[in-house]
Amino acid sequence: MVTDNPRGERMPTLEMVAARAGVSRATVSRVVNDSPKVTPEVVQIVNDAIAALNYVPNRAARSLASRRTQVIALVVPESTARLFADPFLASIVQGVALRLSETDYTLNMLIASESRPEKTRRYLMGGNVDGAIVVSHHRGDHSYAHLGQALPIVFGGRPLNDLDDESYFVDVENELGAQRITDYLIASGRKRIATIAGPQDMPPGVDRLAGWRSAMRANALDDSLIEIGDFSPASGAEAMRRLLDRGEPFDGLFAANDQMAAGAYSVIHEAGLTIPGDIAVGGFDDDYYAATSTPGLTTVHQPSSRLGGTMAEVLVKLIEGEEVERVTMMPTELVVRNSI
Amino acid sequence: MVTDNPRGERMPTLEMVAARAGVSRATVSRVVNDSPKVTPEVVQIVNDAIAALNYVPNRAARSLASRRTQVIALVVPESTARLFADPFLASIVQGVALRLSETDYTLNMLIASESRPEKTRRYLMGGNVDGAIVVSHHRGDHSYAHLGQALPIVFGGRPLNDLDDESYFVDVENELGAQRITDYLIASGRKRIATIAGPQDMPPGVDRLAGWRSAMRANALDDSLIEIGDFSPASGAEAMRRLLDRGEPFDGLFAANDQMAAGAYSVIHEAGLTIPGDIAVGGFDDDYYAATSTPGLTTVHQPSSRLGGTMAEVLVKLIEGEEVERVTMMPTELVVRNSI
DNA sequence: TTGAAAGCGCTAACAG
DNA sequence: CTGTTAGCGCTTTCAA
Repeated sequence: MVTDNPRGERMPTLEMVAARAGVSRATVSRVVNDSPKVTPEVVQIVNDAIAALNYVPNRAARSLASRRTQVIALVVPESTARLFADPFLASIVQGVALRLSETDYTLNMLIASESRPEKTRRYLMGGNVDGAIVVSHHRGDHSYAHLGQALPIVFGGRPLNDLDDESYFVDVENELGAQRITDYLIASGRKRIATIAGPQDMPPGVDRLAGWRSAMRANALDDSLIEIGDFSPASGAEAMRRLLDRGEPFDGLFAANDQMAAGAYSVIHEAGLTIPGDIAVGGFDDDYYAATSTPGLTTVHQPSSRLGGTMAEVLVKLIEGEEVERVTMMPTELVVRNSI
Repeated sequence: MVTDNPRGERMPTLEMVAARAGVSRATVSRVVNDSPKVTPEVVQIVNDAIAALNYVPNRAARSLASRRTQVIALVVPESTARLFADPFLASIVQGVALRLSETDYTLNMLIASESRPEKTRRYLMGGNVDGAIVVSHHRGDHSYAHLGQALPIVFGGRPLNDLDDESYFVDVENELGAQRITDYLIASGRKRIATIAGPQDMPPGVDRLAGWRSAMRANALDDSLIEIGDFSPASGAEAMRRLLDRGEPFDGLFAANDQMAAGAYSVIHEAGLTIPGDIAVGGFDDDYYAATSTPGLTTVHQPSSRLGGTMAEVLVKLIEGEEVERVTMMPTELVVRNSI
């Protein structure tokens, strides 16, 4: 007895197409897979039959026979996923999905439970996917790096530990971007510029601070006004308070991301100071907040959606055996609004 | 000749487990699928063999044989996906993914190209998934409704056209939420309350306006101060300007979403008015902006992540043949900050 | 309770 | 260029 699918319907099979077209199943398979060695007329006949029957190849069967799944996993660590709708992450996912929708690959989004890491590991290694994209919120977490030998993997962001030179990753030019906006602050005439840096155990935190510092030093300006936050608005606010409490006057601020800039904004306003009059503020990310704040935040645009798209692209090449650079850097762009 | 997988490795098969455990493949299959009729000892032996070999069942083979895929599609219309990192959508996706990660279903996220709708349709109907979740940014777009007869589908948001009483959907209590925050504005002593409504061709736009209106009428207040926006910050700013230009004074405002409230904020500030001193402002969504704005926006919390989780839950029940209500409403919650 | 056997729908040598 | 022939790894009757 043949079991029908859950909806009780039979789907047309390749065999039925073959029968209708009067050719062998192999030929139909060739047509479906765009094999070059099939006569145009036959292609035509087969395609007609396919259209008539409304035939759709069965992925499972295809995958079983070809030993390829045409599935790409997008791995998001649970802690990352729980972050309250992180816009950066969302854009990346969007970029991956959009790019992949143009290919024959299917996107399998999976949340990596941190309490049961083997579950994810097994899934990835169980032959269920052709490759994986791993994104972890800014963390440079390459804990899946060791799987890279067995499965093509592309990471978002450079690894935290630079010794890891085996994994493929796509990153943003954090340092250069930070340097550029700091230069812009300087060009606007500011001389005393503070920074609210990100966590120093996250690559973007480190790199953006480095960018600020190198711009300051290149212009022989004091680079001691540093406070650290954790990329959250609240931490930005606190860092801003500490900065003001130092009692050393300053007229410029570079926040390592827009959310911290948002926190700083509120403290600056509370203190009765104006932006950019008293303090010019620069951010990083160009997220949702940057555009809606008052005054609009001058910031560094991070191509998060393109970042996702590029990760997808790199992975597909990797899967298909093409040559790819281990490191792909995405350029940033200065977005001038009204805060500097 | 046998072709190996892309990485050139052989994965352990059920057959190998059977051999090692000294039982038949059928028995191993039963153990893997928790069949009740297997002797505990045998289960033990088989599980040991599975562990020893690090066996992971092959999804494709399983799906081919059982005619079930264990895959759920999350369909996002392209136009929705392109929205600049919509935080609402992101939370929903997150909720779906988190909920599904606890089940044996796998999440297949797919962008529905609007230029080639058949591609998505064929994919869904091609036996590639066991069910689908369709989210479209606020639109109540049930254009896949007709597929509902052939494939279990759950929609996010009620349909635009109420005649559609065949599809399953999960929605938020928009009207009640709007009514509640309007009541709160009234309770704060405001008498002249305007609203910036959402598009009247989107269910949430309609429902939130209705909620505002019913609260106003119940309190015998004038409900004529209405301007329409499109849920974007810019449209909120424009609507606010039109409201001010009317010359009719008002001391309260309900914006149908936080983004429009954000736009209104900037116009209010530009006009030299204070919040909540001159105008108290209420929003809807409790998105990222609401928490970071100055003053913090009092708004209606939308359980977007739980919404996603619930959609996943409903779909799984539907797939597994359990009874489910066609309509599931999620409650909202008033979040009090400093704008009222 | 367990095993044997027959596919699920497709791809991929190999022949012709 | 096309057809024949084996499977891919698993589930599922049916018999034992």
